[in-house]
Formats: sequence, structure tokens, C-alpha cells
Amino acid sequence: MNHAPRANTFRDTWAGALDAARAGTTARVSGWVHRRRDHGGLIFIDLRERSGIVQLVFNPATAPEAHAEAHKLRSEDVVTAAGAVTRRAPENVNPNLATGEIEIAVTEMEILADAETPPFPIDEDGAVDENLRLRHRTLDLRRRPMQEAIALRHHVIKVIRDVLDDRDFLEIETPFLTRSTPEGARDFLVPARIAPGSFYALPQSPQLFKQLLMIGGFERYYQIVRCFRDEDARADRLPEFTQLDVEMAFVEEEDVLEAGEAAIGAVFAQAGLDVPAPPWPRMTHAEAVGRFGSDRPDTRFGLELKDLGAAVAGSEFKVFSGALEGGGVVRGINAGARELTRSDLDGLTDLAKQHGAKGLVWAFVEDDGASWRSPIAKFLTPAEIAAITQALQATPGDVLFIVADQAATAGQVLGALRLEMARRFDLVPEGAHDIRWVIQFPMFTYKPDEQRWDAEHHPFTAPATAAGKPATVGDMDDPAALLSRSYDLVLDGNEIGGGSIRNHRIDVQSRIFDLIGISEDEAQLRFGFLLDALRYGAPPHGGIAFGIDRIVALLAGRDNIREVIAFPKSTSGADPLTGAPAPVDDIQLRELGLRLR
RNA sequence: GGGGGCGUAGCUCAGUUGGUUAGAGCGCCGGCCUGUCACGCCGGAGGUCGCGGGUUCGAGUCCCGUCGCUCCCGCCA
Repeated sequence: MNHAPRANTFRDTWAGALDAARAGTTARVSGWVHRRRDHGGLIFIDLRERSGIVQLVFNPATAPEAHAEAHKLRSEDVVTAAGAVTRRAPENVNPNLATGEIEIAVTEMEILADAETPPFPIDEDGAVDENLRLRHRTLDLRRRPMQEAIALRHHVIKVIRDVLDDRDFLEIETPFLTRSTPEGARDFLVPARIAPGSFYALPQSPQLFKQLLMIGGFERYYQIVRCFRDEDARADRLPEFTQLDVEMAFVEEEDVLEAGEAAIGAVFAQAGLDVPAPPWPRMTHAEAVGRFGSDRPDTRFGLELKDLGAAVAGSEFKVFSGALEGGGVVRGINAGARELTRSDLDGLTDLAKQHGAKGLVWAFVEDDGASWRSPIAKFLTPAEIAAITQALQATPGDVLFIVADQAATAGQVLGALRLEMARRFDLVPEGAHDIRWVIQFPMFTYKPDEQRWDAEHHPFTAPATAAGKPATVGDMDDPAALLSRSYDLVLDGNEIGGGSIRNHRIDVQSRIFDLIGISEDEAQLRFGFLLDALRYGAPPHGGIAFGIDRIVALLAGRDNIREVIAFPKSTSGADPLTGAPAPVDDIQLRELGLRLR
């Protein structure tokens, strides 16, 4: 970025852009007092603004008035100062400062605003209670990590816009006050004054609108857009977040993936992230879940899941036999030779239970390579132990974890255990990154509680046959067997984007509603505007959305997305800065037709 | 909705088996200091130990409740 200096009353240069080339000229700089060093005679002030820091020198012998004024300066006072840009003597050069070869010998200085003593240090990057930071976000934003994160965020978005603009995408806005769409999350609702008892919904994503834009003939759309979901927060999830939303007409999977790779690949290249250039590898959902126990696998280390069904077939051990007879699986991982205490193992068992397991089998392979130290060793035959040991390619000292359960639970538990072991034992090589697509998700998942099928992605996703080919209505009789024409982008085990080819044929779309238990009348009521549009000639289309907050956080090396959002909510969904959410006046409630408490 | 962690000076933290007046570093205030850049030296102020209750001769420390923050499960792509 080129910050061209622009002359104005308060500043004729960016302080951090000053260099030896300016020596001998005069400059006016304005900013905040970063640090002061008062020597009684000379006073040094580190002046800070967005571009960086420059040292001001106040000399009582040459500029007594300015020097006297400088005595009053304290941290975070706002000042403007003018003086000669002076090359420092060699012994006074500060190599830690970009402007360390020069300083400004101030002859004229004005305090533009006093500052109270900040509640936490602005000149250090150290940890500060996050709630305090959020309450004083203006001060927190002045600190270097936030300045860098917010600037990075800008550059990421600019790269995306440049790439998509080059490819003839148009950025088009879609409504925030809209109708609830079935993304699956809880909607934020906005009461409608014009229709008491009715509500707008804030969009969980612009999904239907971008499809309408395709049908409306725009063919290539994108938007950097805020989305809203009224669900509990996480480190990588807040009730409002920003995504890059993309949709394309007359395309198939390859075209969308290629466009996504172009945009996000350019971001990675610009940020210097060490990942291979596109095209990026692909892995089917079935393989990801089978090998890594996750639909967003971290493939940077081993500990892959193995099926042990054959090894324990016919076992007398009820935990195993019971799972297999109940249609479940017995699967395990070899965690390698690790030191684990009994309390470590209890903790890992708790972790397994937290993810839905009834229990966790652990076993250490003894020195003979053929027997185990394990609570369940006595329930297994030597042949079964040998078979499991062999299936997991285990050698003496290795610790094995085995889960017997329904396939989904066993996978999830072992997947979580795998990540926990990687975290505890630093199994991810330093600096290693992995980027890949996960494709062909199941089209539907069964919801046992509601005894019905539901869309895995969302109901506008196009179905595919078990072979991965586009499905027609005739292929759609067995929901369990259907895959979808969907794809997620996964970076180091984090889902950073996802999308699908949509249904442009109304017969397929109607059949999906039918399969997930939405009646024709209900479909017409809720998404009639989409169904109507599909009747007037919809092009084949598909798209994708990327999580901007997550991408920026990963690139910035931050462990939660609040660190890359200027004004984030806390995990409770509250905003410590403004105090939102907050009660409103009775008058406002009455205008909205809402009942008073 | 559930589970874990945290809450002591403005900030970051220490505080032993419950025991005298709750400490440190940084910051802040005052003094001295003309080449520092995490300036230095001397002195000083600063505490509802998140809040409420309980046990006890005595609670920062133990118990119960509650609030806030945070991580995770549920939920959510």
C-alpha cells in the first residue's frame, strides 16, 4: 500500500514513513504519545499513529517553549508537532525502529487533546482481560496487534475483490431485513412496526437472494456480507460474522472450486501462507470421516482411524460384540508411544464421553509386542489382541484407543481424541499447513429424535448419486444413499468455506422438500418466491461462501475471531462496549405492537 | 441447557496446612537527571481479594449460591 502524504493542517507526513531521505527538511507530524522519556533536560517522545512511530526530541536550549509544553505530555495525549527532520548520530540510531535513523527536533508543538491514564498499556502487546479490552475497544484498537489484524483484514478483502473483479463478478447487495430462510440456525428477528405481530429476519446467509440473482441474469455475483445466526458463540463463531458470498450461473463443481481457489489462493499468496498453489487436493466426505473422524480433517499428522470390526468379529467381549450386533462399529487409533498417566487416561475418557461415547478402551502394547496392559485385556483372546495390534500396526510402547459405537459416534470420538493427542504432544509439524476440499457430503442425515430426514447442507443443494453423478428425480428414492454436489474448503482442520451446486430444476427441488417432510403448501408459503423464480427459466448455478473472520484469524495466527473484528460480541452474545443487548423504552415497544411485561 | 477453567492494586500476576498490617513487577504521582528509546536513580499513593450467604476464635484461602469472562458439549456449517 502506498500512503501518499497529503498536506494538511495537522500533518504533512506519516510518522512511520519518515526516513533519512527526509533529513534536512521540516515535517509536521500528529499522533498519540506512545512513550515519554524525560531526562530533565532533553525530553524524548515516541509519537505513534497508524503508520508507525517516530521519535520527537525537545531541547530546552534550542526550543524552550516547546520543551516547557512537552513537560506536560502523558501517555496517549494527542499532539501535533513540527520541526527539522534530523539524521541521528550513528551511536544514537535505533535499529528496532523503522524510523530509527532520524528524529524530529521539535520547535513547535500543540497538545490537541489530553488523555486520562489508560486502564491498560497501549505500548505493550501483553495479555489483558478481554472484557476490559472490549469495554475500552477504542484503546485496544490502538494497540499494535489490533492495528495489524484490522489492516490484514482490509488487505484480504481487497485481494478478493480484485480477483473477482478481474473475473467479471459483480458485487451486489442483498437485504438485511428479510424473511426467515431455512439454513437451520435460529433467526434473529426484527419486529415489524408496519405489521404488528410480524417480523423480519436477519439473513443467516444471502442464500436465496444470490440464487435469485442467478435466475435474474447476473451470472457471476459476490458480496462481502454480514450474516446473523442466533446461536451460542465459540472461538470461531459469533452471532454476527462476515462471509465472502459467491454464486455463478452455467457452472458445475469444477468452475466454482476454480473460482474459489483463485480468490482464496490469491489471499494465501499475498499473506505468504505456505500452502501449495491451486488446484488443491480433494477428499470425499466418506474418506475424511473414515480416515480422520471428521468432515474437516487435519491431515498434517497421522493417528488415522482403523476399522477393527474384522479383528474382533465373534468376540465374547460384550462391548465389542454388542456394538457390532447393533449395527455399529469398532474402530481405533494408534496414538504412538506416549507417556500417559492414569489420570490422563481418565481425562481422555471424559473427553470421549463428552463426544457421546459410552466409554473409551485404552491399551498399551507390552514389550513382547503381543500382549496389552489394558483394563479389557482379560476379556479378549490372545488372537483378538494380536489382530487389533496388527490392524493398528502397533509396536511395543504404543497406546491404542478403541471405541465401539454407532459409526458416527465412534468417528467423532476418535476424531476428537486424535486432535487432543496432537495438541498434547505437538504432533503437527511446526509451520506445516494443509489445504484441501472435502467433497460429496451425504445429501441427507437422519434425525432420530424427529424421525425424519434433513438436508445435511441445505435443501437447495443439488443431489448426486452414490457414484457422485448429478441425480435426477428418478435417482432419489433412497435418501440414505444420496450424496450432494457440495464442497467444503478445509485449512489445517478448520472449515473456512463451503458451498454447492444448487437445484435449478423445480422437479428435483420439490422432491427434496418432499423427502425432508416439507409439504407443497408449506414450501410455497416459505420459499414460494424461489419456486416461482425456478418456473421462469433458471440457469444451472452454484456457489460458495467463505468465512472471512476465520480466514483472517488463521492468517493472523490468532486463536479466536474476536481478535480480527473491530467491534465483536463476547461469547455470551453481549457487547461490553455499548451494553447491547439492552432494554428499550415502553414507547418503542408500543409502536412495535409488542406486549409490555 | 450442560461440563471445565478463571475472577486479588489501574495492568499482569504471587499469596504455603485457614493465622499478625494482603505482596511483586509494570503503570500512576512527586523529586533529580541533556542522547534516551522497556531511559536511569530516589520517594510516595493506590485493595469492596467479583458479589451474597455460611462454617470458624479467625476466611483471599473451606462450603453453598450468584454474576461476569472464557474453552468445550448440545446447538450452529
